[in-house]
Amino acid sequence: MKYWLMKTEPSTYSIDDLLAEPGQTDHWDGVRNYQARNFMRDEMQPGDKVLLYHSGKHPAVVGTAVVVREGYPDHTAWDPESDHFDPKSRPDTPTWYMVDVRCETKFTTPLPLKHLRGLSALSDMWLLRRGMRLSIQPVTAAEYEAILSLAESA
DNA sequence: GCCAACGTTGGC
DNA sequence: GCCAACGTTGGC
Repeated sequence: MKYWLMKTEPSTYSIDDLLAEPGQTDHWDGVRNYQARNFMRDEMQPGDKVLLYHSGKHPAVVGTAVVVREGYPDHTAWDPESDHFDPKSRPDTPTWYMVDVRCETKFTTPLPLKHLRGLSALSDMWLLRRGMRLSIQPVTAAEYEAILSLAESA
């Protein structure tokens, strides 16, 4: 089982939007970065655990989710009406992929990014690296557990 | 609003 | 294949 962090801009799509879906489950569409695509297409599996992260005005880890469907083509890429339309992606040769995730927990208090900095348990976390913009990031089991502990004690 | 860090585009 | 220009992300 692997662990991940998935970023979202809450004014576009927040943890509350995910919770509002039937079964608290939705597809994670719109990722248009090849490295992030590769993680979803090639590595993410049902059962993998996910930290949900809000970027923007109040950057914070806000809850957890679980992957419930492995990577499959992101159909929004070939929808001309979609904000994420990409004419290079074709149904027979899809460029972009997504997974389905189910929200597991929403933290009672978001765990702000600034509270994570400087913690030795998280010193190697991708999220805290300078200039790290990748929207799908691998997380270690130890980092995942550390985040959960912080969330519970917050 | 600023700006650093990246990714992409396109001329050559 | 190189690299300058440009657009985007996202923290501050």
